[in-house]
Amino acid sequence: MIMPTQNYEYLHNQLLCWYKASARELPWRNTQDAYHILVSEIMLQQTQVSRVINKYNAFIRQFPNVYSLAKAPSSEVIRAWSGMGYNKRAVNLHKAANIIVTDHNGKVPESMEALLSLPGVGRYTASAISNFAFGFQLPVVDINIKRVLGRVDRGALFDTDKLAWETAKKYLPSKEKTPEWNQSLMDLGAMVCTARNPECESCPLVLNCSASIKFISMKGSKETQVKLANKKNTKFIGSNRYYRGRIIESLRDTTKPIHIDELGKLINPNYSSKGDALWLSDIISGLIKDGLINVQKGMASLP
DNA sequence: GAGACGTGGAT
DNA sequence: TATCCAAGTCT
Repeated sequence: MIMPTQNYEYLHNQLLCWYKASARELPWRNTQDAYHILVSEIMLQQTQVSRVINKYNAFIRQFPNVYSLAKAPSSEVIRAWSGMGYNKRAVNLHKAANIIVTDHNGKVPESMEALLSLPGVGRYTASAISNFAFGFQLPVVDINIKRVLGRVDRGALFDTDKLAWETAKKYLPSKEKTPEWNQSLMDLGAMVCTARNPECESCPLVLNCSASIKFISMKGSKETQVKLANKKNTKFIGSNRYYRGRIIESLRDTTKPIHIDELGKLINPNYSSKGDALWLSDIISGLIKDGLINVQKGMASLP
């Protein structure tokens, strides 16, 4: 069922009212510091809120401002990133801090163009900083908002990001409400309008939602599970990606450089310096290229 | 535009 | 136990 027309005012009131009562208490929501918001947004890329909270607090204690982050050695930032995954984000954030100090007088830039030029900052992150830190009236589309608005507006996931962003813009409230609006959509997606079992019964947007009838009718039946997009599932253990993680993990544990062959044995008990050297050197090359490790005379360490 | 890029909790 | 999933970005 597609909504013929949407009652935006009612919808805005419903969600913002729900948010007032149900918002998650998150540390980066208690700050106006654009640098702190930048840190949180980079950490939150493809990473659950629950796992970011503690890391964020520790990171901000260790690097309270952009200058302290910029002047720290890359290795320290990579260590602080432990447990977060996507380690290149740590390198990018460190580079971004240096660019902010060098090119922007230590202030996170406000223009979209300047934000997008920072390494690791794409459309989502730039918009999030622009809206949350500086109050510009911009939509934000993360996986939550993409799912929530897809269901509300058309009863199904968007086929393209372009359509998702256009729709998010269409649903925007007044400028002063926009930051809370974006946050509330994300909270709703994380807590109620979830990927697998949306709780339409407790959703403030049921009456506006093109998907609610379908989901509610599915509840009693065997088809409780929401049909999910088909994704390729390749084995993770044993993948390149897996071993990259093991190498970084090994190097985090020590300040002393480790010989490549020793590293091979550390990450894989069956490693043979004869047969596996090429395989390992390919992975090492990738890590060097990403700025995640240094290798000198066969000895590897964090940069 | 498809694939690479981590990690660990939830189901 | 295996698969899904997560405040995306870059090439």
